[in-house]
Amino acid sequence: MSENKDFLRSIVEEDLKSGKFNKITTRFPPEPNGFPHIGHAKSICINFGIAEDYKGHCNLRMDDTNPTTEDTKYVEALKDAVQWLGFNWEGNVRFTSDYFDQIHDYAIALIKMGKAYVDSTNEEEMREFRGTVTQAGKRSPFAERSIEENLELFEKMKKGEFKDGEHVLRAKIDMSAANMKMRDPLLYRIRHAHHFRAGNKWSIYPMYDFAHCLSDYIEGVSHSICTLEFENNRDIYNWVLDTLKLTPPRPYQHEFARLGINYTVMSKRKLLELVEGGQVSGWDDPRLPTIAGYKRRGYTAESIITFCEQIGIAKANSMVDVAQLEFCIRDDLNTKVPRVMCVLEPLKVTIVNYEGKEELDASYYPEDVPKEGSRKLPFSKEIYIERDDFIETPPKGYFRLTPEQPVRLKHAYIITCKEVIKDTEGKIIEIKAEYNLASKSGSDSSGIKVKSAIHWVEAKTAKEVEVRLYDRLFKEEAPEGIEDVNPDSLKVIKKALIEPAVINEKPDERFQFERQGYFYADPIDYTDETPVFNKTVGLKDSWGKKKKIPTQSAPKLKKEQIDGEVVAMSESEQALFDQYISLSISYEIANTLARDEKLSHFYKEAYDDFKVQMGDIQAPTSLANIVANEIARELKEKNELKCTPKQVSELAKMIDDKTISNKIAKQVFEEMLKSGDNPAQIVKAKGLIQISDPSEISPIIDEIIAKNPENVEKFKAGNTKLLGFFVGQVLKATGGKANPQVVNKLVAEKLK
RNA sequence: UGGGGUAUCGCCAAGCGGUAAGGCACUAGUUUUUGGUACUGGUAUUCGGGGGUUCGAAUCCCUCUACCCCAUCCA
Repeated sequence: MSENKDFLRSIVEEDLKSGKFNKITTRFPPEPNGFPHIGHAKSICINFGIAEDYKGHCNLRMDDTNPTTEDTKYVEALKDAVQWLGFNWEGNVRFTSDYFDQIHDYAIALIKMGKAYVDSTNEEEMREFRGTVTQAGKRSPFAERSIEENLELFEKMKKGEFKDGEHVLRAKIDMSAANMKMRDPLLYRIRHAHHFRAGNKWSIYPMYDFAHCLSDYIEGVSHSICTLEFENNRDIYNWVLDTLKLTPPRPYQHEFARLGINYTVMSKRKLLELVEGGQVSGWDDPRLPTIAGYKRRGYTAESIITFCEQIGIAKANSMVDVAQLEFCIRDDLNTKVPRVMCVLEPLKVTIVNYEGKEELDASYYPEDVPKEGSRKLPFSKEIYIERDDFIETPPKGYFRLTPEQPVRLKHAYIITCKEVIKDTEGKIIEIKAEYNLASKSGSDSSGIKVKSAIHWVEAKTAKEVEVRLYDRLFKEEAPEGIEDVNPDSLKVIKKALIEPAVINEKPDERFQFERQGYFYADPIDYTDETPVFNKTVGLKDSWGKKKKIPTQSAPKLKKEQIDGEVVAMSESEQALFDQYISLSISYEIANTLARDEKLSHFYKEAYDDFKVQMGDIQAPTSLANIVANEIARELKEKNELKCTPKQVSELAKMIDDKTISNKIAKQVFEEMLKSGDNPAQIVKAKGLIQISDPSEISPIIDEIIAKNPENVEKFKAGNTKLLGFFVGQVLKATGGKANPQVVNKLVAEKLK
């Protein structure tokens, strides 16, 4: 595994190390209501990948709590996707619906604890009662029902005695919670619907927030990994598991950013729209980012996994460039597939000085691909080349055939254009050319230099095939909807010409059509009468790129930042601020202290002590700095502090009387936080007295300089940033005790 | 607007107080019977902005800004 692991793996490793878990269990929990796409692939790679890496296991669980949208055909597609990617789930495929009984029992338990109630307000009213993001909600009057009544009502809900929507079961949490998700979330709703697995057994179904955490718990999941939009749901996740007081261990939820790719859409809703709207031919349309689509387009599972590894895992919403995906599939196929020749837009070439026919030996693989295999290539006086491999009046830098410029026919001879034949409209319909007998591939003695070799097929033996050229489905980088669909995303060439071996010998199902791209024999429409090939991805085309007018993008200016208003200080804050300033505390520090009640309070106590010890002569700037920086951090992270204001005052005193440096003070402070000991004790116990004597520091510097000749070199060459490196090394060597100012000075002198 | 997140190159992304990793894209060159591949080099004096702490800050503190998520009986 790479040393730079993602944040999820870091969490897993910490949990393993701390003993929070000694076995890792993850799960991939899709809802079977749509076809999996590459975003699912990312999740699959994460969940199954982490399980593999840490010798745990991963479950495949269908999160089937909504009978109205889910279907077994999606279950199959999901299973297929996981398998195709090469992962194995632990045991059988799991279903949330398998746990309905248990989940129901947990609901009863909550009711009995007085933590859940049956609410009978209608949907609209419930929405009103929920409040808004800025206003607290109010609790439904039904929340006051007795436990017995709740139990009875819930039982009746289960028995199907009510209509859809008449009642719901809700958790009793907090209608004024800042997190909207915690305003008495729904646990169960009535739904008289046929469930594709549970049949008609249930007329109530658990909501995601209730079912998911419990399913994770039931399966013994340790790390419940989901996407960012569930961050707010984590509070319910924890609430349910904690409130139920389940026997440990329990799972914990962690979120990562979902995958976005430009020029495509990833939401199930939009995908469904395309499929149902007929913009594409189905869930497996090769233009779709679905697993089925990539599969049919010719992508390999390996390439998709590599892609998922390359893009990383983080928490920042991001949009990955399709070029990255395309690189992965090209890179994978490059070393795997045979090269063959196929002419998409044929232009007839008659080689006037060639008579008869022959068969040429041609390797399927170029020199740099370590694979064996070859085929026979028929050759005669009538061939076809690609239409844009000939130009009568070529632009500068054109390497292919022109009236003046000969070209090699790949694996065959060099030809020279002798005559251009056009139809009445001026369109070129044929080239008359001459070949050079001595230029035969492999035994060229002609001495002719050509700028390039082009692909071709022999006219009589070539096979007609259908080729489907796919381009990005959307013309916009961040498409909104079907109005952004690229009208040219599919181009079908009905009569492309391919060399016969591809059809007769079928050496593979994926090919590189030389100079054009990678193609895949369509697994569904391909027949011997009409072979069909899908373009997986084009080759990189630096000529095609060059031809385009380089779009001169305006030099990017830095975005101007608007500074917002700072809230004015209250009167008391202002008074404190003024007082701090009078003690020569800097503006910023005074500002920080004055505005935070906890900090100003802490500071006051510390200063009272400081004043007693040092009198009014010493300005309390060190003290104020520590409180505004260090104490502020600690107060932010934890709510409790192990060190007292008096101790901090002592620490400041030691800095002021130069007993210790700021660097040491940080170490001491860390220790104070941990042990609660007095700073003087810590300094004494650890011998943290500052070393300022140059004669003591000097030899250490010499040693470090001797150990890092390259960096000395770089420094002397002008990389002055390395001063920090050397100072850091010296400080490290002395356990932070060396006086940094002195070290800085000495290092600078020695390196001169 | 309350809460929860996130900001490091054109796109991803490491980095956790001591030299700004890596991949894609871009670019220049070498090799090449694919304008492919491979190889070699070039691409952030700077980490959303501004302050502060420190000998030293992308990393710690304060503050501002921008973007994403949350008010489905969806997941």
